[in-house]
Amino acid sequence: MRLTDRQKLIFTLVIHEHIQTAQPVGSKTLVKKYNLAMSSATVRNEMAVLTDYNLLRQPHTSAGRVPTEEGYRFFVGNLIHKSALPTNTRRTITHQFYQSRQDVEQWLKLAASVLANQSQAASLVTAPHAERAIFKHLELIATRGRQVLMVLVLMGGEIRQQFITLVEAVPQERLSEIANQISGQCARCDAEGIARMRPRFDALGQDIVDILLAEMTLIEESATGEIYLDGMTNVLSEPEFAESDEARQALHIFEERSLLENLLSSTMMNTDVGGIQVLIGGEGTWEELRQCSVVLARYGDPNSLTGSVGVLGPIRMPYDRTISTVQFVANVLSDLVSETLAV
Amino acid sequence: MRLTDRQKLIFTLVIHEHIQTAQPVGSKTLVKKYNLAMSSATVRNEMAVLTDYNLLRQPHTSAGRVPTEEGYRFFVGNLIHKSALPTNTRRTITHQFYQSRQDVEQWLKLAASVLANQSQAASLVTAPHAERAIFKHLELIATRGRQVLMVLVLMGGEIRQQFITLVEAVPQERLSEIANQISGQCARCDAEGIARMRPRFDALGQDIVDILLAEMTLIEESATGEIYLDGMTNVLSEPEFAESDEARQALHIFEERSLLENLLSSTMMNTDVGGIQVLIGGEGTWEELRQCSVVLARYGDPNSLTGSVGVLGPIRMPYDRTISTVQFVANVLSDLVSETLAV
DNA sequence: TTTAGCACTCTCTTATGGAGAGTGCTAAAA
DNA sequence: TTTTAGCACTCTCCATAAGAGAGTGCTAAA
Repeated sequence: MRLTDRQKLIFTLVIHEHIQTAQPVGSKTLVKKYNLAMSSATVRNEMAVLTDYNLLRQPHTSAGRVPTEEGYRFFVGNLIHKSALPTNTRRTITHQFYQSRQDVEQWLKLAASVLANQSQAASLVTAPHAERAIFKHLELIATRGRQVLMVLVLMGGEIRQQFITLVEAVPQERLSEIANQISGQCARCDAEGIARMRPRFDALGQDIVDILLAEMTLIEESATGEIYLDGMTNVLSEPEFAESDEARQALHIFEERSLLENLLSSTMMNTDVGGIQVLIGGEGTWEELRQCSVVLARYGDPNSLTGSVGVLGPIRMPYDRTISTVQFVANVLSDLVSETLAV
Repeated sequence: MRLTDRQKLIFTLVIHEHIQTAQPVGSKTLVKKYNLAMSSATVRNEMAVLTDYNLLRQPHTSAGRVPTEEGYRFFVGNLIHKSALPTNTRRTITHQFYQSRQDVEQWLKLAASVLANQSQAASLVTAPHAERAIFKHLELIATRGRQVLMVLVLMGGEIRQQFITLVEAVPQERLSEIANQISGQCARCDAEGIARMRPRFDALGQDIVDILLAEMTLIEESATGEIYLDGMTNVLSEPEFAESDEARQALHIFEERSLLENLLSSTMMNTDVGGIQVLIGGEGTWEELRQCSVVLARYGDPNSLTGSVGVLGPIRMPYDRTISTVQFVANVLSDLVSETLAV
């Protein structure tokens, strides 16, 4: 599909106008509003062509034109001009990050909040997660009776805590001793390596190692760690979600952790760090997202920890701006992660 | 305000019917539907009285009656008969908890999920939080260069982790040594006690103690820990939130952490563990909740850790059932907390 | 190839007229 | 004194109709 420059112009303007007004765009309006040096009839003819190409669509015979999903895809793939975020916006965002507490969780929450505010849509951010869990440090803390708090630190700073129940009460000194042994001998090992070390420990130590291994397997199997969401109410202000049924369907995906993980992992597989993935209207796969678009980026260090950041909004979304914002936030997070967390 | 038995009956039925249908309730319908042994005219007269009492309201002159907020309050305060949750529902819920991973975070998420499903409304659960932060254990883990991961464990199992940057790189052995010293000498101390111990440590140790103190103060100042939310999309299915503006207003409070904390802390001050607080229509204080009711309970052990569980839904809410559910979940959490976390 | 003109189409808004549900009041019945 | 039947009245909701407005496709002229 090859468009003339004039067709590109008209198509871009239709998208632009429709994103602003949420209404079908007519030929006359377009000519008047953008002072086009051609008549509405010409625009009409070109629109007819674009409609043939399935880039535009008429809600009904005598209405203006609306971009199709395919149209949006074509726009994002071919016509969009990536505008960098304004310098002062960039500065404000960066500032907020370096201002905040130096804590991964804070950063991720902040990233979600920034994305939600900048894009006026819903945002999602996953915690950085290593593809392979590499053990770093273990801590055992007696709480009461046979209850022990196990804190597991992975290379890269992922932390998991869990209460475990031993067969009998064990004094803190003994627990510390075991934890130190394991920490010392298994540092930088993956699950396999730890399994090999298992025989070196005494009975209690082996029990602990078993729990540790189970936990590490669990971590490796989960595609993503914690997910931070924000700005869900933003999408409620969009006219396409005025009827709460539509809104419920769209927001439902945010409450179904498994759906969300699916979406993230399946799109992340195709995206490198630094890359951007744009899902428009569910792409035929995600029934719940039929009315939505998702812009996702991957951040972190591909050799150690990566996570995703993204925005979910209506299909009628200012893609250029959203993409720049998502990309920028991803970069900021990448920097922060590699500065503080990298292996 | 003293009601005759017949007035109580009619009032209760109006509430019951309105909760089911979301429509104004007329005298004729009421007589027919509930086979009342009186004529619609009698019901009409009683309704007029109840309207005088400001328990009922007419949306317009010739419409049926709708409970006022005051009416709901009167109902919850005086007429409600607390029905225990059905045995098998209770069993199902308990089962889910003991089935799940033995982990506070899991329990809280599960609690939120159970509440949301059972009440078909939005739910909120706060992590158990001690009024006074009592130090238990400190861990320092070298990551890279001057970056150190600090893991702070409080009595009761609250865990905070934070990256800190030291003035110079310090080997892990030295870090462990300091952490052990502090853990050993400051165990069971509050912030004040730790401050008194500060001179005992060397320069590096004192730096760490300062960071530790800052963190503990922060924890003590925050009214509540993590907040888990669920079921937000449930409220979107209620007819009163069909227009997304209303829904946005209601859900907004869930995204403004500070609002939520305010709400929780100010209501929790008036509630003992085991008690229930019902906020109807924002009670004049919470503008955002004008269309909503909130049922909150406190769980945990008043001497150590407490948290809140609650449900947010439309004012037209089946209070009896919601209250039982919230209370039951609060009890389950109390049990779990006192079994595993108590000081 | 572009444009002016025109007939036509479809939605959206507004007005109109019941149908339906419910009320309050009055006077009769219990 | 309390309850009830009856009745006039009120207000919403819904379907129908008419007109305005915006836009289209087509044709013929520029």
